[in-house]
Amino acid sequence: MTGTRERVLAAALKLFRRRGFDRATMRDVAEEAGMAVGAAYYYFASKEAIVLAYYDEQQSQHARLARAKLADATTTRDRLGAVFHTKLDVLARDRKLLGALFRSVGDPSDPTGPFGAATREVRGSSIALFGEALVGEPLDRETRELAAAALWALHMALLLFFLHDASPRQNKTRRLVDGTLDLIAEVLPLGQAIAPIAARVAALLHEAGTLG
Amino acid sequence: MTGTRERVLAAALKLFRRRGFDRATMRDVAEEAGMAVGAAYYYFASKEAIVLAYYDEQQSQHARLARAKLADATTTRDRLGAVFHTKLDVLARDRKLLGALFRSVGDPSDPTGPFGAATREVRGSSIALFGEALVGEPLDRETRELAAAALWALHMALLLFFLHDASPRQNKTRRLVDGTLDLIAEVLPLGQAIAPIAARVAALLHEAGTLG
DNA sequence: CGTACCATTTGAACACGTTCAAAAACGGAG
DNA sequence: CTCCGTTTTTGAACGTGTTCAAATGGTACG
Repeated sequence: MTGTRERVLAAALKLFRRRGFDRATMRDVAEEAGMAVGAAYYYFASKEAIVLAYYDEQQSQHARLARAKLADATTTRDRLGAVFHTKLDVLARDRKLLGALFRSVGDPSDPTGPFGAATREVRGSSIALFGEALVGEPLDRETRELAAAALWALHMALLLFFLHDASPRQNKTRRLVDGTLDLIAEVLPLGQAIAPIAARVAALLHEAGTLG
Repeated sequence: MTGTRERVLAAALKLFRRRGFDRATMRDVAEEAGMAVGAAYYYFASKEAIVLAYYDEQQSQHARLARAKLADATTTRDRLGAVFHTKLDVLARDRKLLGALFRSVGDPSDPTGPFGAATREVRGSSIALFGEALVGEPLDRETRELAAAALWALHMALLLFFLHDASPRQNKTRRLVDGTLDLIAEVLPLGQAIAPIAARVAALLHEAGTLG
């Protein structure tokens, strides 16, 4: 009783993971799923759209895993670590897929990119998740949202590093994440001392954010 | 007496600028240059390789323009402004081309990406240029190089913003650049006060840098 | 001039993502 | 069961980037 759509998605992910996005053709995917190419296109507008479906799924998994760990974390540092590291856990097997998502990052006319319209909802969920890591910080709503968006942007940059990271099990990325979060955690409690600079950063982010 | 290679490059850039990278086909390019498709491929390994040639050219222009302005700038803030803004000046007409460069950013196996092997030389020149903006700062060689690389990374992020920026003449990006540089310029002279944090950032960047 | 050799150019052919008219399968009404 | 409209599936065909064997052009040497 599993639908055709699910068969396509499963076959595609299987081949994408094994061979990479480019080297698995839509004809291969259709054959693996036991149907003609046209049938796959009946359910997915494009090859890239299949990756978007994965993107959705991945986000749900990340939210689930992250919240489980967030419940046990007490410090902001631990909370940030939970959200960042579970993300890497979820994506660990799928670095080849991740690359396909970045492909349209530089094309404003393509809604499919990480900043595009087609990914708005997932992006919003992801940003919100980073916001949950900040529940312990005394921030007003607007500042919290800005900070969450900034953490999301940071995590995107780290993902870029992640998928270029050839070290075993991407240990370099893990250490980089920890180092970065340690730094953030140390700067945060400085509070009023860094308030003027924080305000400047916030103002910049705010104006920049009005782009999308 | 202009060679075939130049004719291809000129025709390609003309069409890429007018129609965008995707909507100009290699057949169009060859026709515009007055030859068969195969001839174009004799000089450029791929469509994307044409953009890399542009990337080279653009870097030379940027270096020339930036150095002209650097000569007149006295403060670090002005020097940074010179390097960042001349970059945008050079690319102002070519945002559509810029997007093609980002296409392979997420594919570690593609030497053609912004972090790839094929662009190492241009990337090095560009980083060095950002280093020249720091001549007024009392930094040892290693720290200067790290800072230059960090500025380069910042400029890449700003370019991403730039090519998504739909505001007239990309004024939003201009303001964002100025705001960011003001902030950097204000933080820099704090000197010893921020030394511990600066060292932490430097250590992170250093470890991260050993990736490529 | 003729011949051998290399650089250049040609255009048909290939593999790919994608489209679409037609065929098949389905499901409710009579 | 038959009919008819809808949903789903098929596979040939299109446009694209790219390849490559063959044709062409040029140059040095006898």
